[in-house]
Amino acid sequence: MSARRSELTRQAARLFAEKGYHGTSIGDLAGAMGVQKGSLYAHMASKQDLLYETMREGAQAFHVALDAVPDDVPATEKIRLALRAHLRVVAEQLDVATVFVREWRYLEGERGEEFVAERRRYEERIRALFREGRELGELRTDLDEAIAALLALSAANWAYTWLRPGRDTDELADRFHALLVDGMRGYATPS
Amino acid sequence: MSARRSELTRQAARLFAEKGYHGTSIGDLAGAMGVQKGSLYAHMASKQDLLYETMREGAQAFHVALDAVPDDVPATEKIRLALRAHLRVVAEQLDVATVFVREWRYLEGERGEEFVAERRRYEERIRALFREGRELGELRTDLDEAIAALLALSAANWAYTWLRPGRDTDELADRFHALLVDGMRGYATPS
DNA sequence: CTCCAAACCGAACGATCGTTAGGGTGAGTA
DNA sequence: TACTCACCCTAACGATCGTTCGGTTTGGAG
Repeated sequence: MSARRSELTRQAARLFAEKGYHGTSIGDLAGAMGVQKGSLYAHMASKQDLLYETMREGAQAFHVALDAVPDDVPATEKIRLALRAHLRVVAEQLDVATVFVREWRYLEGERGEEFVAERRRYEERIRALFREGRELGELRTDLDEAIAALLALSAANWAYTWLRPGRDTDELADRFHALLVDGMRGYATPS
Repeated sequence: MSARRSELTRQAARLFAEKGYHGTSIGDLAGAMGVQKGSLYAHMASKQDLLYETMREGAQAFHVALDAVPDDVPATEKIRLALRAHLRVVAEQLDVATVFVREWRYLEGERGEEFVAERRRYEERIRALFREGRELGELRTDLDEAIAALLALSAANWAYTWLRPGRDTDELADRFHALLVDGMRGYATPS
């Protein structure tokens, strides 16, 4: 992929995140590239393609980050690292993550279904961590893994609205993790 | 407000939630009303007004629901009831809540700032509950109320993506609450 | 010097956008 | 019967939308 093309993808993610997919015109894109709008079609086939590509980029980033969580640690530790991984992707690729979470629904046809499948797969990977934690006795035996994963994923998916790069993202993830695991009441196990 | 006008507001919330503000045309709205698009301007001044009105409706619903939380109960109980109140608004007015959370940023001019102020006020009310819980000794003394509120609000704000009316919303809210307060590890206080 | 390929221009396409204006309908009221 | 008022239609407005296309510029390879 040419340098010009990847620059276009970057600008598209930025503008889609800022003004929304339907709120961003080809003219806006062209302006950001310093070019007449017709010229963009040398690099892309359609506006939809830019959205699709951003979605793919986001999906890959989240999966790759999750892949880096080691297998041979306790489940609660995996959950902590998974939270870190997710928030780091959001912080480092804020535009892509924003489009991934908020603008995906404007994907047309089977690309929309592809996204849904992709996200379901990611959510299932997260759910498995909580299930493992319960089955291995690290988490309470009456834990509903679906509810637990939903709570964690809610925090993760909402992060794009408030996370700002530059802050200590890892520490934030750890605080979320501590809250989720030990609760707010204060009967945490001494560490 | 005439019956026709409030029907228009309802349809607008529905379509904005389904297809997004910029993805919904006046023609779409007219079609949903069974009317030519020019006819809509007998009931409204502009498309923006419909978005604004939906936002106001959402803001009021959330605040009113929170007002119903009694003063004379423990803070953790207030938090439980606040979660119930929030999720109930989302479930019962899913379209309005969706627009409120996802489409507000297309409000132009000072109406956008008005929304931000409104939401900040709501978030502060939630934060106060966690602060109260810590200061009264119900929650751990080292609790960061900002982080705790952020976690709870993330779950609440993300709910529009998965909550479906008809299920037992109150029970879901209680499960979230139990998870937040007692954690997942399993050292909950016996009830 | 020639040639190629990438990149861009400039003009235009048909479609659709949000909005306006003027006239028409039918039910209710005096 | 005369009048009002809410409601709707039809037609059109200028603007902007995403996209197409033939021609031009540019820099490096042969």
